Amino acid sequence: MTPDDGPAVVDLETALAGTPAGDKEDLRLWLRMLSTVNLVEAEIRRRFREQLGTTLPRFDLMAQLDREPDGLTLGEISRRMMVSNGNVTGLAASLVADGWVERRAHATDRRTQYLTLTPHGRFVFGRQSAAHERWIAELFGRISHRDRASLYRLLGVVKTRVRQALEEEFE
Amino acid sequence: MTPDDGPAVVDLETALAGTPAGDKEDLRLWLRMLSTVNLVEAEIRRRFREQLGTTLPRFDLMAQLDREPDGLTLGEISRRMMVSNGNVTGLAASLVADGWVERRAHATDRRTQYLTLTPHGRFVFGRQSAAHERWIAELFGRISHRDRASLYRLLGVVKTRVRQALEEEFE
DNA sequence: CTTAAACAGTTTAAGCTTGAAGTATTTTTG
DNA sequence: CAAAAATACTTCAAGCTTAAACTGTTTAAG
Repeated sequence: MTPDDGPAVVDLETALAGTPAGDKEDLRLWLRMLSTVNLVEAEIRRRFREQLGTTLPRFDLMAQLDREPDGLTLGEISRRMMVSNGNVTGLAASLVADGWVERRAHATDRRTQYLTLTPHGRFVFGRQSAAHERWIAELFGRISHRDRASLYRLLGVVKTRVRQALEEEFE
Repeated sequence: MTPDDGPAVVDLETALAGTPAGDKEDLRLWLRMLSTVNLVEAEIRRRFREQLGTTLPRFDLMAQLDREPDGLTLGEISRRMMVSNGNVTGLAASLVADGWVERRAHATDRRTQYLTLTPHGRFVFGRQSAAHERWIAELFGRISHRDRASLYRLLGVVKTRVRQALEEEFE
């Protein structure tokens, strides 16, 4: 990765090579984003497995349920987690097998079922959640308040822009 | 997600609840980072599959080989991609099966083998690489040069901090 | 030299994830 | 009301990924 060359050079490259300005910089940004997230994610996954006997996706599902004491349907969980229905089916089965999650029938719609945390699941999730927050703080904690706030804002900008680009794709 | 409350409030919370300052903000930052990357990555994976008949990890492996015309050992690829040896074994097998990658014996060490792109693999990778760069530019391209540069720098800060934290874990 | 250790790569079992196809149920439409 | 469409969920095949155990080869130690 070469350092940022600045706009003047980029424009010169554009004129000479016909490459739209910023493509290479966008790529560099993306690769750095990806590798940073992968670095953190790999460590978090490792700790979930070794220290808590669970996995990140199972934790994510339980986090959804923890926020909704009345329970959620599999479909709603699928939408909120942005994963496929089949994925939720499998994760739910493994959590039910562990006694951390329960299935409950819908009152009138026999296709639908609600998932809720069991009391034990709620207790276990509390500990997992606290550990998770501690881990992230440990890994990120030496970032200044100012940098953290800027980064948070800029990621918001990126997310919005990406969503726009994805919407335009279907027009 | 609530808006940032600022340092004063955070310190007050710390005093009252015993939670180290910034834990919650770190968590929010991490979740935003993760969801942003997942959003982009899912789209890129989809396009690799639908438009190019390959996958992101296969592309990543070929990108390593494209940079090293003399070839790389499986172990070196594993280190550079930061994935397990067994993973590289499988990806390499599928790329060899497609005729995009070749295995070559080491001159003296019979344990070792080099991987290189075949001529056809090099051609195919060129097109894939151009498409990939275009896609990222399309998704990221409306971000201002200024924001892009800030984000790149801040991610560098995070990456450095995370690496430091991971090193300290083993002391 | 011989043995032990290190190294390169493979295999395996387990879990995650997806898209596509399939089942059962409910809702909509004519 | 009957047929068609939509919905909720499950199953399946395929691919990615890992950790751990394993094979074969080379290097280091004694």
